[in-house]
Amino acid sequence: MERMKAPASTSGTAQAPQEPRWLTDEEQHVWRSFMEGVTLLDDHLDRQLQRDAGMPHVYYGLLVKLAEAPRRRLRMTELAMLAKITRSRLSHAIARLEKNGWVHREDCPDDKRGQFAVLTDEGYDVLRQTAPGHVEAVRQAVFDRLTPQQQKSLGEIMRIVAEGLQPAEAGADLPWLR
Amino acid sequence: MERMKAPASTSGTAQAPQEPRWLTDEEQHVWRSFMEGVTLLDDHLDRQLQRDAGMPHVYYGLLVKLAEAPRRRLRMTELAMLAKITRSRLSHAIARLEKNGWVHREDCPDDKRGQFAVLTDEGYDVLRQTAPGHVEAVRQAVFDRLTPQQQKSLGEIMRIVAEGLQPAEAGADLPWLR
DNA sequence: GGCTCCTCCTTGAACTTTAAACAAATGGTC
DNA sequence: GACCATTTGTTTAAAGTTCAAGGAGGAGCC
Repeated sequence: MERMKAPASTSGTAQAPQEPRWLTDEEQHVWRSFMEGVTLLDDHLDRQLQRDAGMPHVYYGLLVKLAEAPRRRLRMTELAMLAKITRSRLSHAIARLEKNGWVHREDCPDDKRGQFAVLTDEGYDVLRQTAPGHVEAVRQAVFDRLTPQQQKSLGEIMRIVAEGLQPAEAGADLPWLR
Repeated sequence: MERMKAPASTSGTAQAPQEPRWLTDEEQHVWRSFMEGVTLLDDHLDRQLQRDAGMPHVYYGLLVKLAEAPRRRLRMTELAMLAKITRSRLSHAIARLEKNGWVHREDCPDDKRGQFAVLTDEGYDVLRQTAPGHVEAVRQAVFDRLTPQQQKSLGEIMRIVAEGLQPAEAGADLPWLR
């Protein structure tokens, strides 16, 4: 419903709502393709990783962030920000990954409130074993189908979108912007 | 983890796994921007609709599909396919929307197994009242930030991605492709 | 009719995510 | 030091999603 009958504009002078800026037909098509593609892709990758690695895509992404971090560890808040998820969600996720033995928590010496999420060797192994299959899935679904120019555009476009939704300040919780 | 140390290639003649086609640096940047943008956008719209319409984005999408359908009604399977979700998920979702009074089920006369999901007047009203705010959110997050050319590219690109992941045959359940 | 296979949709359990509330530690200010 | 606001991370419950299983109707075939 990106477009609908417009409400009669108030004849007064101080109307606030204004006429909604409905999407044009072209914009609607773009939006629907986008939502459709994202939905299908997300489900596809979730299924692929659930099957081959025993975890959803987001959890896999957490292990990746940890694997790339200095001592394969990150503070909870930092990991949450990198992965663009709330701290609450991260708490649950790490709890689950800990149960799998792929991550363990460690106290932060500097800040007694702090916790590090640390990638275990088992976690690293899971990543090493499942990464090839995952890249292949990403390639087949996305990169193999796009021209180099399209790949470049996609990157630029999504970077712009992401920037626009970035949290105002680091450290803030996710309900960033209102 | 779109890239990682490669396993030593087997020297035999019949190795299947092959060297994984890791992502190049550029591809990785594209992929990360994409995932980041999608995550932030999805969360943003979910929050916006949860706040203003009392339902997640997917549910809102279901009401939209119903509103556009001939007699504001669709068979469950068809709605599931249009929305790109499983029938199971749809069953739960419609149950919830029914509790809200925004949708109601109706038996299909032709096929006793069949059910129609029908948008109620209340459901339509919710849509009419919340659509302006939602379009505005979509505009601010996406269209206002992109040039017409970028909008066009985004549409083409995501249409290609979506097509590649489309279910083989209509009527099949979602675990389409394997 | 009886049989088999498929389709339509639902269900319940397990799992994940969200939202709100909270304890503990920190940091600045007086 | 005492105070108060902020930050960190967790917890609880409710909501949503997934997965596997299943009841019931339809469709083709004998």
